[in-house]
Amino acid sequence: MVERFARRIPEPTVVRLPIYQRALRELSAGGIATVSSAELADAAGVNAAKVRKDLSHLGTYGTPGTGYDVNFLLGQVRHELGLDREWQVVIVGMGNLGHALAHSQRFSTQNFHTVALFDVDPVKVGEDVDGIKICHLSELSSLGGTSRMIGVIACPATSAQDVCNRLVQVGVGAILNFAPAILTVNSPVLLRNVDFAVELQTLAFYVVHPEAVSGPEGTP
Amino acid sequence: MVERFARRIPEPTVVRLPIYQRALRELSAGGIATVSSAELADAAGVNAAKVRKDLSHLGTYGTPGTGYDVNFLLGQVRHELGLDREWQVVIVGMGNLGHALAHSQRFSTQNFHTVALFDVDPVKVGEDVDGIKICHLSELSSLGGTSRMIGVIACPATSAQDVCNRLVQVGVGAILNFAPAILTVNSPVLLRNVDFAVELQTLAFYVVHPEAVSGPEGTP
DNA sequence: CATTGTGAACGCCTTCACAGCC
DNA sequence: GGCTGTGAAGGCGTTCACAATG
Repeated sequence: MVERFARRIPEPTVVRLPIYQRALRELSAGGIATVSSAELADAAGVNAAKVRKDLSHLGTYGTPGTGYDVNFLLGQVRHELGLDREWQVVIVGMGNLGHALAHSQRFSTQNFHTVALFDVDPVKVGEDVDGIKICHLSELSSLGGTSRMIGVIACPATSAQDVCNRLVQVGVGAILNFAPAILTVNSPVLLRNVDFAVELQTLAFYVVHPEAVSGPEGTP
Repeated sequence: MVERFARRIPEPTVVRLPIYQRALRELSAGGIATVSSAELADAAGVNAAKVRKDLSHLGTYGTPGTGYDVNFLLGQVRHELGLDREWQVVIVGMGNLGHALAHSQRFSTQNFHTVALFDVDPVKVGEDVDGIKICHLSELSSLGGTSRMIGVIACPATSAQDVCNRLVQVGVGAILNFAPAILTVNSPVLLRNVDFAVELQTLAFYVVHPEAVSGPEGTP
């Protein structure tokens, strides 16, 4: 197989790949062998043109007149996302959110393995969560980080930058931040933010400004 | 005050407003009276041109040579986001995530009031969370919904669409979905999704494809 | 004949750069 | 002099529409 040279995949496409992946998994589990771009689009909540353009960035995997082979395409998408490799997840901050994440990761996607949990609260340290003991944050530095280790920040905003620095120090490849704070990382460590308050306030804006809503399937 | 006619605010700008709002709150709490676009940009993790363009969509609130009055701008942003009104939040699915959300909302932004919690688990029904009793999902329909009520879906993906339908039925103005599922709403109800698996897999993609990373402040 | 892959057109956000103002 | 507001330029993703294909 000839690996094409450095095809650039637009970020919006990258963000949709996990959604296609899930849709394809469901189709596959349902015994569906083939999908058209229109069907996949429907399952993913986008339009067909977008699906075809997105998938064309990965390669030429479709068959005109027929569609895409579900299992084959699923494999390609999973490979592109790196899901055919093992990933380690460490969570810092074991409040309710930390617990929720520790559970949900096992659910949503295999190949993401929670390997360590940290907190500063002496009451929580030592607690066993699905077979993993919560350690004190000070023990984080003794963890051997790799680029395929992802750090999850689920602590209060006030300590988020400190935790972030520690994770970078350890050598994680990426950080997923749930704390409502703008973090800075110098190194090549990747950072993504998930912010509940932002989502809630964004919804509030559109409720207050209904005329600003851009209908996905609005009347033209 | 003359309300300008239907200025359209781009969605990327809308999503940044909550971030500016938080940055401004912190500046205000720190006793800072004035900010330049460069300083606000720094606090929000974007560039100065974007801040100025974003704020110009709200109105002409800056003073050349000086910057923006922190408290005044904060008030304008909060008004635009509808944060000077009261919002009600109902959460369906009181696992760890539901609990985490029930807590975090009080923290991050005032004027969002959690008013009801629901679950189907008989063990959880009746439990008291910060003074609010968890009710059975079947009682959801007896709730009087308004457009300023936001429904939060924190239940498993399998029941997410059902819960979504019930929330629409009740008459909420918007829905924030944390379940890994593509939901459909017919009515003018707003919908936003937050998906941990998508975030994790997106990070994984960029770890596997470092050349695809678009550095925010990369070397030109 | 149904459906893909894609060049081209379109629209929109970002960035630039500077006139204007304090 | 410092900084805002904005028209213009540039870049990028989405959508269109159709030739190509099994």
